[in-house]
Amino acid sequence: MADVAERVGVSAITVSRAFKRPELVGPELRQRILDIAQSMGYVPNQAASALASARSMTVAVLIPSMTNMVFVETLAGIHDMLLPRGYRALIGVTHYSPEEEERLIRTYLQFQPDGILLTGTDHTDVTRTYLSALSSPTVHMMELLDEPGSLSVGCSQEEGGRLMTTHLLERGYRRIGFVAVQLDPRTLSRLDGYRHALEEAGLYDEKRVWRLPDPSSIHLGAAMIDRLMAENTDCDAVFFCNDDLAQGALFQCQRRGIRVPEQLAIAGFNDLPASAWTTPTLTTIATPRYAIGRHAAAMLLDLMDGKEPPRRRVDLGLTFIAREST
Amino acid sequence: MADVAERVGVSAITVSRAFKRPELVGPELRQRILDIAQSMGYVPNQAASALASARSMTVAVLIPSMTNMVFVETLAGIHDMLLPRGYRALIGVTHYSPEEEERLIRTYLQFQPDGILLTGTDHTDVTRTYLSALSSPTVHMMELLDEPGSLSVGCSQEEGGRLMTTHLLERGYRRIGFVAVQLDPRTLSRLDGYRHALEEAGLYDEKRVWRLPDPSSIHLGAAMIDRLMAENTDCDAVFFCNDDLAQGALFQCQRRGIRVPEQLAIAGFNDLPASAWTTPTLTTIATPRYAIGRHAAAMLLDLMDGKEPPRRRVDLGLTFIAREST
DNA sequence: GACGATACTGTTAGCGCTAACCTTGACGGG
DNA sequence: CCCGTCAAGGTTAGCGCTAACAGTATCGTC
Repeated sequence: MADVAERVGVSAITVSRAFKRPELVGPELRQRILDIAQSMGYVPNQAASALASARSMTVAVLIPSMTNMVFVETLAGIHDMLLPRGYRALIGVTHYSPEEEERLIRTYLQFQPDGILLTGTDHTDVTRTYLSALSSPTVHMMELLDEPGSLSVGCSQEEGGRLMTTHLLERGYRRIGFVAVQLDPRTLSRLDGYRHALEEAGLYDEKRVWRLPDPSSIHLGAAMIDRLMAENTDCDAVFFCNDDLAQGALFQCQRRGIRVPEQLAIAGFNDLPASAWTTPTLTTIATPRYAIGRHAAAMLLDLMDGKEPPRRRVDLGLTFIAREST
Repeated sequence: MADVAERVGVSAITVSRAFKRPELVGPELRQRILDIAQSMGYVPNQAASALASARSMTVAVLIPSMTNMVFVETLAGIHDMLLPRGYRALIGVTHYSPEEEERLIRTYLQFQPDGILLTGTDHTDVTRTYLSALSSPTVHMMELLDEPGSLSVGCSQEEGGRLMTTHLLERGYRRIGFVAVQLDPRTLSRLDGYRHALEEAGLYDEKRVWRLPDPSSIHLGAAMIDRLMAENTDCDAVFFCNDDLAQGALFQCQRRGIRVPEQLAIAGFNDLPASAWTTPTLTTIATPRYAIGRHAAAMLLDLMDGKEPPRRRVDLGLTFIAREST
C-alpha cells in the first residue's frame, strides 16, 4: 500500500480510503489510485485490515452436513445475502455432533468473526459459554428458540410432523408408522409431532416407530422397506423423516411390486427435487431452507450494523404438498 | 496474549509458542499456559498471526456449483485432508463462469491464501496473470492439464464420453443421441468423446446431438424426453451428459410408458446415489470426485511445505458401471 | 471581510502476534 | 576446569493496515 501511495504521490491512508471508504476520496484521484494499484498487482491484505479495524468481514457458518441438500440450499441463501455486502462465510461441517460443533467454534473464533450462524439449538455448555462471552451476534437457523433475546429463523419441525400425520389420518390411514434416522433434534421434533397427532387420535403405537442412528440415505430407505416386510408390519402408511429415505422406499416398493399408496402409503419431508418425479410422486412437506438462509443472514447483517432486526424470532412456515404416494 | 502471559508469569512469546510450537516449551509450563488461557477465554487472533507470520493457514477453493453433488463431494475430500493439518478452506462458487471466478480470485487473494484449488482449466487471462504472479501454489481439479509444470488432479472426461459410447455400440445401439447441458468444458469433453467414438464407427450424426446452456436438473431431463418424442427422434439410445438429467429421463419414460432399454436406452454420467435405485437402474460412469478432492489437497499440502509432490499430474481414472437402462 | 461549513488529504499511533536473534543455566566430555 | 552443546525462555522490531484526530483549501453567507 505504501508503494502504491508513493507511485500515486499521496499518503497510504488515501490509498486505504480509495478502497474502503470511496466517498472520502476525490473521484478522479480515486480512479487513479485504483488504476495504479491494479497495474502494480496490489491487493489489500485482509489480515492487516482485520487487525487494524477489528472487523474481519467474516461470518462463521456451521451446518450439520454438506451432502444433505437442505443445508446446502440454506448456505446458498446465506451466501446470496452476505457476499453483496462484502462479508465472507467461513463454513464448518459439524456432522450432527455438538462436540464437533464446539471444536469448530473454537477454531473459528480465532478468525474473530463479525457474526455467527448456527444450525439447530442443541449446543454444548462450552459452546454456549463461548457465544455468550462474545460480542458478535449469533443467529440460530432451522429451529425456533423461545428464550427471550435469542435470535432464530426457521420453522416448526413439530408442526411439520403433525401436519403430515393429520393428512394421513384424513386420508383414512390408521396404522401409520414412522421411520426416524440420524436422530438429530429436528428429526425427533418431527417424531414428536407425529406422536402427538396420533395420541390425540388414540392411534399411537410405539411398535410402529423405528429409530435408527444411521445417517440418512436412499439405500437405507430401501432397506427399511425390506425390513418392514420381513417383520410383517401391519402399517398401512409410513411417514419417513425425510425425502431421501422416502425416495429409497418408493424405489424399493416398485422393485418388490408393492403398490403405493394402495398397499402402503409413503410420505417424506423436505421436498427434494426428485420427489416430484418418482413413481408415484411423493407426498411431502416443503421446508423454506433457502429463505431461512437469507433471513438469518439478513438478521445478522442488521445486528452487525448495530441495528435491531425487525423480529428476533422468524417462523417461515411449511408448505404441505399432497402427491400420489398417499 | 499479553494478559495470559502476565497471569502465568512468562513473556508473550512463550504463550505464542505454547500454542504454535509446543515442542519449544517445557511440558508442565505449556499445560499451565493452556489451562490459564482456557480459563480466561483467550483465543489466538488469527488475523494477527497471519500478519506476523505471513501464513494465513487458509486455502481458497473455487467450485462451479454447490447444488451439484459432484463438487460437494470433492469439497468433502478437500476438507478431510486439510482440516487435520490446520488449514481452513475458503469456499467460492463460480456458477460455471470464468468471469465470476476471476472476481472471486481477486476477493480471496486479499486473504493471502497459502494455496489455491481451482476447478477445471478454463480461466480468464486476468486470472492466469494473478495466479502466475502469486507465490502460493495452485492445483487444478477435475480436468487434467498437459502444460509442463502445471498441477492437476482429475480424470479424462473425453475418455468417459468415449467409454460410454463404445459400450452402447457394443450393446448394438446404432442411433445414439447425446444431450449436453450447462455446456461447461467437462460436458463438452464428454461430447467430444462421444463424437469421436461415433465417427470412428461411421455413425456420428449432428442431428442427434442436443446442446442446451440451461443448468442441469431432473426436470430438464424429463422435459428432454418429451421433446425427443415430440420431435419424433429416431434414437435407440440417449447418452445424457450427467445423472440428474438421465434420472429425469428415466422417470419420464416410466410415466409415459416408454420401455427402457427396449424402446430407448438411457445412460448417464457421475453415478449419483439414486442411480443404483431407479427403475430400471441407470448405466453410468463413476467419477472419483472425493478422491480428486483428497489428492488435490494432498498435493497442495506438499507444495505448501516446500516439498515437490510425487506427481504433478494425477489421473484417477473412471469406473464404468453397466446397469439395466442399457 | 470574517466565519462556519464542507470536502479532501495527512500524521500518529497501535491493532495482536511471531521471526530472528539473544541470554541463561545445566550438562557432559576431554 | 574449560568449552561446546542444548533446552528453555526472553527481547526487539515490525508484519500491513486503519481509527482518530488534525490540518488545509474552497465556498457561500451575512
